[in-house]
This record gives sequence, C-alpha cells and structure tokens, in this order.
Amino acid sequence: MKEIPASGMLKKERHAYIINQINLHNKVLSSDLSLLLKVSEDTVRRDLNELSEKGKLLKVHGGALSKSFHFPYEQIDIYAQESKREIAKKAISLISEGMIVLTGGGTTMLEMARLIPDNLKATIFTISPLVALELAEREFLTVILVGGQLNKNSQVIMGSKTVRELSEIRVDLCFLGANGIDINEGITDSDWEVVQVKKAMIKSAARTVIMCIGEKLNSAQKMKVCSFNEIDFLITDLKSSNHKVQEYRGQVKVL
Amino acid sequence: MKEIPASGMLKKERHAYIINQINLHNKVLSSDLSLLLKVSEDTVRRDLNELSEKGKLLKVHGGALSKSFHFPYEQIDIYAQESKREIAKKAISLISEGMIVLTGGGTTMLEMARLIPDNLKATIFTISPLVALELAEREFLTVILVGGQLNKNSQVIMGSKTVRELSEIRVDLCFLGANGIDINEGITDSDWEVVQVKKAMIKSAARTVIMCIGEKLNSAQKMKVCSFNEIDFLITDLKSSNHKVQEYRGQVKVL
DNA sequence: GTTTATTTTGCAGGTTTTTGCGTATCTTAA
DNA sequence: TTAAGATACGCAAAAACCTGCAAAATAAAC
Repeated sequence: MKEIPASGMLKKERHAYIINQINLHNKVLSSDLSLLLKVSEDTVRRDLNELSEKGKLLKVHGGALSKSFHFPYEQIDIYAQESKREIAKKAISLISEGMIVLTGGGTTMLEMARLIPDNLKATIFTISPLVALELAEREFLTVILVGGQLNKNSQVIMGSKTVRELSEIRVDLCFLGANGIDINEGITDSDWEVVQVKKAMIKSAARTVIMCIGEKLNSAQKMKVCSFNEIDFLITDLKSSNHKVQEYRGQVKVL
Repeated sequence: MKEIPASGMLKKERHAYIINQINLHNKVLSSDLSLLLKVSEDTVRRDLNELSEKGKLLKVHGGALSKSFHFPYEQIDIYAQESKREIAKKAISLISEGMIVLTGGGTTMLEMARLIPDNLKATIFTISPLVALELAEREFLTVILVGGQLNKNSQVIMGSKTVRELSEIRVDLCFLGANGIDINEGITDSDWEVVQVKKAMIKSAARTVIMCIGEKLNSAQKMKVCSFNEIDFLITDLKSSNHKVQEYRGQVKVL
C-alpha cells in the first residue's frame, strides 16, 4: 500500500487528501497521515476533528473511519475474548516464517488473525472472508481465500466446491476451532457441511491444530470430525495444571 | 517545473498569469506568486481576492485553489455516493429471480450489495469478500465466493487461481466496475491482474454490465479489458440526455 | 507636455490563523 | 494493573491576513 507523500499542502488540500484516503481504504490512521502529509499528528487530529464536525468522516481513537462504511469485523463482540486471545497467541507461536497455513473461521480464528504480527512472512489459506480481510493489511502475507458457498450463520465458506478445492492444496499447518471435544468421541461438530469441510482441511494439512476454549472441553456434538490421532496439537486457555487438560495429555499434545 | 518570472506586469496581466498557474497546477501559494510576479504578498492577496469575488478561483488561507477542478477528492464522497447509489439501483433492476450473477468489487458494487432487497432469490458469485459478507445476510440468496489470492489494495480476489475458477463457471449476468471507459479504447484498467480477472469474468458470463460514474467516462488506462462489443450494458449516473452518454449509444446499450 | 484625478502598490501595525511542542489526561491492549 | 500510544489543552512562534495610509504608477484632462 504505497501512497504518494505530499508536501506543502494547504489545509483544504489536506482535507481533500484525507477524504480521498478514507474513500480508498475506509479508514485512516493519524500516525500514517502525519507521515504522509508531513505535518504533526496534532495537525492531523485537528484536521480530522474539523472534518468530523462537518460530518465527512467518523473520528475514532487512532484515526478516522468512513461514515458510510463499517468494517464487518469491528462490530463483532467476542465472547470470552481474553481466553481466545490466550489461545490465539499460543497458536501464532506455532507459525514460522515461510509456512503455508490453513485456517477455519470463528471468533477465535479472527482473534488470531488480529494478533498476527505485521512482519510475518507466510502464506495463509482461509475459508473465512473476515479472517482474509483482516490479514489483507499485513504487508508480507499472501492471503488466499478458498472458493465456495458462504454460509450465512458462520460466515465461512463451505460446500462441495470448497471441499474439492481443499483437496487440491497442501499446507504445513491447519488451525481449526472445535464445537465439541470429548476424550472418547474425539472432535465433533453439529453441522454436516462443517464436518465435511473440516475433514477436508485436516486431510490437506501436514499437521492440524485444534483451538478450543476450556468450557467446550468434554462436550460432544452429533457428528464426528476426526479422532485424536489425526490432530497434532490441542490449544486451550487452560493452565497445563488443570485437571481437564490432563485427561487429554495421553491423546494429543496440549498447549 | 520552472516558471518564468515576470516583471513590470499590469494588474490584468497578473490576473491572467495567476489564472494560468491555477489551470496548470490547480493551486497557487501567495508566497510563490509574490516571488514569481515580483510584487508584495499584499498585492497578490488583493489579486486573489478580486479573482475570488469574480468566481475565478477559490481563495484559501495561504493561497488559492482551482474552482473548476474538483479534486479527485473533495466532496466526491457524498456526491459520488449518490451517483453510485443511482447506478446500483439501475443495476439491481437487471437481476431477475433465479438468476446466476457474478460481481466484481469496488465501492459501487458494495453499494449495490447493500441495496439488494431481502426477498431476492438468486445465486451470486463474487470476487469480493466484502460484497459476500454483505450479501450473507440475505435469506434467499446463495452467495459463492470465488477462490484465489486476496489483493491488498482492492480487497478483491484475483490471480491465476481465480482466473481458472472463473473459467469453470457460467453465469447469466456479470457486473463490473470500470477504471477507464473511452469510446475508442473501450474498457481499460491500470492493473494487469485486474484485467486478467475481468476478462475471465466477462468470458464466463452470458451478458456483461459495466457500471461507472460519469466522471470516469472518456478516460483511458494503460491496459485494455475489452471492447464494447463484448459488453451488453453500460450503467452510469448521468441522465440519458447527457451529451457524454449520447456518444456511447451507438456502441452499447446505456442505462 | 503638464497638471489633475484615479488607481495601484507597498508598508506599518495590529489581528487572526495555523502549527508544533510540552504537559497532563485518557484509551487500549497485554 | 501497567505501559505504550493517542488525545486534549494551553501556549508561543511563525505565517498569513486585514486596514488604513501615503507614495508611486497610471490614466485622464487640460
């Protein structure tokens, strides 16, 4: 994302420039504008406030947003956000430079996407448009969306087209959320289509990571995705000393 | 950009000179003009105020801006928002029940997605995750995202994978935005990858609709997407009586 | 060509705008 | 809870601005 730095601009010009940036990217950061326009952040803030009063944009902490546009992921409240962030951080530590990764959807995955550092070089396949859009801002990431039908509830891509596409790729690491995890049943889910996609994802990955908040442990759904021998890591927010965690130690590597 | 300093100019001459500068650079600084015209800044200011009152330019603190040239920005948001909505509405009227539709990305397309009624039954293929997410809320729509690499700037999916996937589908109607439209050059764009995807989209569609705000008419970019005989409709926000529109009537059906 | 009237210009002084920097306060993320 | 980052506020310097005025330039009249 390279913008042409501007110099010696009149106030009106700066304002116009800012509006333009907003139209292009739907948001601006005060810090970016300061560099781009070569004025202090104070001046940028004053500009943004003026434009905001004129109703041209929506001033927010750190910058401004387009008034007519809302990022879909900004309005999502995440349940158990702290836990999910914990999980996300552990998950990210598994990704090393140059890896090819595949991710599912869900809020945990979205949280993970948000926490992925700007300087990570990797290729990310995903079935979640939200994850893809979040990652699109990372300069060194190659983001590839798997094609297929968008599921209305889960906002991830699934269906036969997706399964077929997944069968054609090979990745190093696959990150999946889980609806149910049980020591006997393995990984389970309630939706048949979801199960098909997850199976396909696991199949195309050298190693699979299941990410799951502690409360979902020891709960089973109707359909089986896979058993523990098909997955390589289980990441939860629970401490390793937790008794729930201990049960799974024999079956899978728990982080 | 070196200007020829002028000396001993009459007021009228200075005014002409200033207007000329404005036409060339879209802005002038009082300080620059003072040096260039070898008169005091006060005189320059008086000149600018006079020209401003005559409506020849827009006086601002520090100099003046062109009036006729509305920046590629400035108010374009509000103004173009309306335009794009107009276009979007016309476009939607082309979709009938049960159709299979393919859409590109861009703000016009997003506006269109927002305006698609809740009760429309159709299948929508798209290369824009944003459009897909917007449409995911429509109960009777089947939304399918084409797979491929997510472009960071445009936030649409493109690349060879996308082109290949597009070659495997057949749709009734394809909606595309245009970067440049010119009566001789046809539809043009500035990015090679974009051109490849657009070509593939047009190829897989029985009929193609180009959506484009009036301003972009009669502007050409480096790369050619297609000529007018490959597209079926051109939708703009201009009235059908507009002379710009008339020119295209012979080549394509203009809405 | 000279004189007179008119316009234009530059300057001095005071006012306003704009901007950047410190400082204190607030937000956000970990 | 803490620390880093973003923000608001006040201030001061610089730049731009305006007003009035007298000198200079131009135009008009004689």
